[in-house]
Amino acid sequence: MENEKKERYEDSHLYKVRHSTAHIMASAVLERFPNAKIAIGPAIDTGFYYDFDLPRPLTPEDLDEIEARMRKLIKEHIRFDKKVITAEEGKQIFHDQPYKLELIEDLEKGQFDEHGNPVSEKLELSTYTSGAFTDLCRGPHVADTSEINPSAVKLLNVAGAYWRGDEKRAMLQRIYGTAWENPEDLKAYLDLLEEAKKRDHRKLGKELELFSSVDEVGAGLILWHPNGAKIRKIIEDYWRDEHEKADYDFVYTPHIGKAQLWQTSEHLGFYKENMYSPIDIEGQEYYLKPMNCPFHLHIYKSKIRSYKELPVRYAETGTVYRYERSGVLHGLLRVRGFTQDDAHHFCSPEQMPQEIDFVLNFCLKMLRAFGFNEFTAYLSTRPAKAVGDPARWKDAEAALEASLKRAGIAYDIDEGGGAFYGPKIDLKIKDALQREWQLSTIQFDFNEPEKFDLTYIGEDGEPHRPYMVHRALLGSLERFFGVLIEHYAGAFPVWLMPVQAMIIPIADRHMDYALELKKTIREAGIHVKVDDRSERMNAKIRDAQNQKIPYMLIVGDQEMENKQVSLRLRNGENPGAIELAAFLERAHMEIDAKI
RNA sequence: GCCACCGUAGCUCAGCCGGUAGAGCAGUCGCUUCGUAAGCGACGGGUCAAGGGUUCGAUUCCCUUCGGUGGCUCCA
Repeated sequence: MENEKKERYEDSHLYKVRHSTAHIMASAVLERFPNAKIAIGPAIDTGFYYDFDLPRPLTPEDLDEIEARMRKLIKEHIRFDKKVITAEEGKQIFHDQPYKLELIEDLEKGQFDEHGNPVSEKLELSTYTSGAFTDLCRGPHVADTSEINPSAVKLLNVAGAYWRGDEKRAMLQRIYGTAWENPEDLKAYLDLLEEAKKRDHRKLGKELELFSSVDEVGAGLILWHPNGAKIRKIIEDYWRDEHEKADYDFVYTPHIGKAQLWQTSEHLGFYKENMYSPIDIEGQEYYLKPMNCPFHLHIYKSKIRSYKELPVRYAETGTVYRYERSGVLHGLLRVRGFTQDDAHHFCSPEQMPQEIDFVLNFCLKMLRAFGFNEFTAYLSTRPAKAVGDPARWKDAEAALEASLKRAGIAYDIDEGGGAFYGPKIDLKIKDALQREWQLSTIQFDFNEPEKFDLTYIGEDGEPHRPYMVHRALLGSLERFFGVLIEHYAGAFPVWLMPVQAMIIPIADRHMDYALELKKTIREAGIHVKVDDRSERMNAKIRDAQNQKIPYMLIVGDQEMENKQVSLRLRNGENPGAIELAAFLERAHMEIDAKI
């Protein structure tokens, strides 16, 4: 893998095309709004954007017109000319562009790049001129617009964006667009967006009656309907079985705790902006829990611990409440109340490497069981503001990294991205559409064992401070379910389906046979229903198909006579009449194989 | 929270420039008993998100609140 060096996206031709198209867009916007103030306009993973300060909000019609102007410009084969300039020259050129002036000043100081990220060395200033448009830019760009295919460019939407991502600064209008090498690639991308829309878990959640959230209950609070709840139960049952086998102990803890608890854990110091206002109970302040750990720590603390009982592993599907700004809420993926598949490990320093290995592999096993097979990881290290002995941080970081290497997972290091209390590994999975989602997190915690004064008695008879690992594998059941819905487009593997088989009697006279079958099939442990409505078979098939039920068992005169069922699958395949025993065997095989 | 857009029956949506609403599906009730993706008919269902304002009159215009969508920021 190391010797096949993949071309970095930033070095690719497509990157230049997109970046250049962003400039062309800015040029077109300036034609339409000569007084527009321009901010920044980079290429991004799937296209590009440019931020503008405009006299009025953009409409969809504006986008159409800007796009038309862009095509016209592209066809003019405009050259991109680079010129290295001094800061003084830059200030001349952009004297009426306040955002550019600010960039130049920062670049001059040599402290920030165009995104406001700190840089170590002083950067050279340059401009790129394309036709009437000149932008402060370090490039690179295409030589001229003949390299851009006007039929492979499309503007997508307008959104608000703060100047430099800072909510205290001006709100700009960002136009998102996409550009590709050819119209076929553009179409493939637009089709992908279309497919993603079809799989949207909010849409499928409604259609398959999985979950909802309603105004009267509150934003970001999820109601799990019977179908969704059934799937959740299957997930939780599997999760519990696996944890049982892996020597976890299960605990249950309350939803609220006294202010003092959160004071000790430092949540009120470091996490308060994510916590809800306190509840007054007989003059004492209580807070809804944003995390489960302080409770687990208290269970650990309930008696003297010997090194012999380590590692201690406490697991709980614990429901936590975190304040999220209304604008960030999103279906199941971002909510205000959610259930973590949480656990805390307490171990000795010597046990730490094997404990990390264990939890990482356990995590991968769990995710694979649900059909996720591609992972990437981030190792987040010590931030500037951190608690705990730096030497222990180094140990912990090394342990995490070694474990990632042993597990053979590709990872990036997020320098300084750890939590204040410890370094962590965040695992991302790739779904069927190759989109990445962060689910799992494995975190060291140097803070709480200290704050809660956790100890164990070592071989030497002296008290020692245990290491603590905090982990969630599926992350939260809500988010996990949302990702699962989109991954499978609602057609979950059989083992997860709330209804695995639907018996479809053709006429009323087949009802008794259908009910008899149902009994036998249910006794065989399969979730089965009979469609006993006075509908035509075709209608019943259609409805079952739309519910994505894996097995449709059609029974009429022939089946009744031969003691068979006619099997139809949700992909439209039609294996036809088989013995009931053969069906049960097939179903059990597929359920056990989790396919 | 901020910017833009949106909020009409359970669902998907129509309703031009102000004169208090309509379709398909779903539901209920009949009829139909049917071989691999929607049988026919009848009926019921909306304080047009909520509150306030302008107006003789507001679903339609204005304001506020709540909720949603796309982003910004943040995160499981």
